[in-house]
Amino acid sequence: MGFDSLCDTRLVLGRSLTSTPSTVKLNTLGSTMESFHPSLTSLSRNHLDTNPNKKRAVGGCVISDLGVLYQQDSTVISGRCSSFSNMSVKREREVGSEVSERVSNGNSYSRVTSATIVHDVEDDDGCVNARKKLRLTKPQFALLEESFKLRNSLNPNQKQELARELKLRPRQVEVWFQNRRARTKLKQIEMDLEHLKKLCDKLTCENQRLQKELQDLKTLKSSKQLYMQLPATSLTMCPSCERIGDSKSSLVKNPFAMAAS
DNA sequence: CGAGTACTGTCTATTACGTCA
DNA sequence: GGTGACGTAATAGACAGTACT
Repeated sequence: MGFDSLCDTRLVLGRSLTSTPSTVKLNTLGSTMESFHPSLTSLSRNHLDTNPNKKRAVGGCVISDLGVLYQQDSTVISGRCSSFSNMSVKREREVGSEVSERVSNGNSYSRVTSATIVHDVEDDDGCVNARKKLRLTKPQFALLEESFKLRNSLNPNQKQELARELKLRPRQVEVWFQNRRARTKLKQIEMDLEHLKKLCDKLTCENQRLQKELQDLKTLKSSKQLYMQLPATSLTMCPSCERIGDSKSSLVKNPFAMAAS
């Protein structure tokens, strides 16, 4: 099957032949493909993973030979997904009629989320909008925050439970936790950065102080050497404190003792 | 037992929506 | 009313880990 014939049938199965990420956008009947990457692997695999022995069951979606997603009731699911090669689809049954799906593709997979499967959301005019953004209410936000404080990651049961409490889809709870973890990490990184900056400043100051001290000591040392080169009898004055010394006194033996005192 | 495959959970980067100044 | 900045929900792709064949 050549590229052209694939295009003709609107078969959208993609493990990209190029190195670019494969992206497939399925849309409602009659819509055009926004991106197309023919697949090699998909041609040799079953379109659906129907193996009953698989631990994780395949849900009730069917992908037709034309690459269109259908629900079992035959209504077309418009959606956006990527990397279709192995057409195994898992449906995560969720609250109400909402669905979220994963489309696997060998080593990697992409998700076809409810937002893109079911909802190209229609607005009041019946126009189709992609991606309607949720705004969490204060109580929802508070409960999510509270849960996050208890544990920053949820197991599937906890996710379901929380989603039910919040009247959100589990996927939305999952995304919120994902983003929350990312924000926490970012915040931590920023704090670490600030801390390291302060530490760096402190060390720079310390370094400057020590450099100066070293320089002073070097100067002092060279003065001492100069002093030592002079005949002992001729020395009557300490070079640092300029006190007049006595050849019999300890100052002559150790002229720097006075400076230190 | 090791290799290959399928699937899941998580992370990271990015996109895009909604709000506010 | 238009616009840019910002916060953040949502998307996409990658990867590691696990279960199964």
